Amino acid sequence: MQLSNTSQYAIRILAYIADQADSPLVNATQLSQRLHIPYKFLTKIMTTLVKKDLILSIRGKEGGYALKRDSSEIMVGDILDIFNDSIQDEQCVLGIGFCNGMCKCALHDQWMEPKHLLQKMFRESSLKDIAGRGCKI
Amino acid sequence: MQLSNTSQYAIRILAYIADQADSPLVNATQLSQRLHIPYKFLTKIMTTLVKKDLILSIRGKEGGYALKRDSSEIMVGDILDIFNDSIQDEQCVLGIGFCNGMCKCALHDQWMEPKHLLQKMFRESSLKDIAGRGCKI
DNA sequence: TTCAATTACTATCTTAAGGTAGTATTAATA
DNA sequence: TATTAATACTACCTTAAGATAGTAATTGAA
Ligand code: SF4
Ligand code: SF4
Repeated sequence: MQLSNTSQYAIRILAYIADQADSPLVNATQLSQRLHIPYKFLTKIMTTLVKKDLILSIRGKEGGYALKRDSSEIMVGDILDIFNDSIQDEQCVLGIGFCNGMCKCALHDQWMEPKHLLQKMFRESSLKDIAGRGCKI
Repeated sequence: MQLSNTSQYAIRILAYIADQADSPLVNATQLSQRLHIPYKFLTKIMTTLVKKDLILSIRGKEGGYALKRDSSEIMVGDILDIFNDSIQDEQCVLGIGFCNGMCKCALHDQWMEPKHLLQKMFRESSLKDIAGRGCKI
């Protein structure tokens, strides 16, 4: 009952970059050191984020990374989607989920409310909302 | 954002046994076949449940498994606890969770409500609640 | 007392996530 | 143009969950 390591890293990376809005580019070495994420693993994640159009990368000397959109327009849900960590509408709490509406266990209806709250939270929270409070995650 | 395979299996196994209250013992072969859980993996899980005192086992011919307590007294949360799949009070949505109360991201407070709903649901739902509706999970 | 049916134990294999290593490519600047 | 600092690519290693295999221990019944 937890996000993958990779998703957690991605969120922290993006939040960090969002928070550095003054400095145009942030490089992998800095991200790795400040966020304590293994350098090589971090660059792998960055490449994914570049391909998914969340991050702009500049290669070569003086290069680095920047957000491709405004931090208020990148939602936590967008990040979770990339790493297959978001909550699907049909997803069963237990992960079993081949029960139909006709025949549901006692958890089925109880799961609706927290599920919708979580989906809404992920869908409506932007990087701007989780960064920029002076302390890093 | 999902329970482990093992937890899912354990819940389904226990719910199945709860549903067979008429037949005193259920054996591993039957459980494996009816629930489509690999036999050897299932017996490994059963041994854990026996050690954790949720299941009573009888070895030898005519042996099998039975619930050790009434199905209304075994909670889903008890099962999740065994396989380290329950939601801890201090657990952060993102799994990051080294932020203190002084300095919280926008998700921190929003997570409280769904978290409490889920914890309550797991704590208060028994095997009896999820089994015995005529259809198996 | 032997056999067959059952659970328990120990060791190993497989898979996917997480992580590492080395090299290629790119681009600013001396 | 050569150097250097950066990202990108490809391949591999590690770890833990998931799954399998073989054998031992237990027990009811022929
Ligand atoms: S009825 Fe229960 S097990 Fe089936 S999909 Fe709904 S929550 Fe999951
Ligand atoms: S502030 Fe945000 S990142 Fe930190 S523990 Fe709370 S929810 Fe998690």
